[in-house]
Amino acid sequence: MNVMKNVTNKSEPSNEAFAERCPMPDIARLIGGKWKLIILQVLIFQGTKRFGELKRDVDGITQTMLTGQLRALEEDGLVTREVFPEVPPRVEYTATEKAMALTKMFHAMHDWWMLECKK
Amino acid sequence: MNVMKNVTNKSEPSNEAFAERCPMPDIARLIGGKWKLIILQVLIFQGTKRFGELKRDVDGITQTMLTGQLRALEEDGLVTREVFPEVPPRVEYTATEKAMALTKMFHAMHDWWMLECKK
DNA sequence: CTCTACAGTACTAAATTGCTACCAACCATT
DNA sequence: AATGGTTGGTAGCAATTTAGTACTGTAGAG
Repeated sequence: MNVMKNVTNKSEPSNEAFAERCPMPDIARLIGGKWKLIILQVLIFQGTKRFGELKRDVDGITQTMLTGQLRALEEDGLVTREVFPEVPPRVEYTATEKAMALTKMFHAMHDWWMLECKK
Repeated sequence: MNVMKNVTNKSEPSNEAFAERCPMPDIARLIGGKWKLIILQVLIFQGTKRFGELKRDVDGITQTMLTGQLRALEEDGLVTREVFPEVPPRVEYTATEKAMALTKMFHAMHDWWMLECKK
């Protein structure tokens, strides 16, 4: 058993190595879930937002979820959270450099959607 | 309000339009969830696999989940399912062209991981 | 004195995901 | 003939995530 399989895809020199070194579970922990990509997309492409704006932009999300997801993203260094000691309270969220580096991935996703799903 | 934000990213002409036309919720329905990206990664970069192989490759997944996710992927045209009428049963799963088109996105993800998360 | 705006928490309900056991069908071994 | 192994899959319940609703605190407007 375990005989070499004839993988038809020739695009990469070491597909198995790629799969091995690119730990999707870890990535999924960072940007997976139902809301994180949507939140990041807004912050990355539209810049800093305060909580209420974000809630309006991310369609359908509840306060509970938004708070929770933002805290998780903050903990993973993908967004920064700035609290202004005002009344009514103001809290601004900004995508970090680490998050901005996801831009290419978003574009790849976008291109895929346009080419493969819109047709 | 709504003053032009200084988004440092200059790669695209209209970031807001991008966000608008790239419906993450729809994309998330197709490739979101805890397992789909992992399953697709295996099928895309390692080629056709049968059920048991997939279960071994996708670390930690249960039969129930694997069956369900594969059925969902099949329904969305991302994998094909071929049943061989043998005993013991053999069922093979293959990434479709639509799924193979995600290769670039996987590489973008991979690059991001290497640059931003491995350091 | 009441109403509004804003970010957030507490608590409950619903949806997803995970776990264990079980099935069918044939083969090889006992 | 009976037993156990193999493979893809299902059923039923437990655990975890995600969703929904109500509520808080503060200051200014009316």
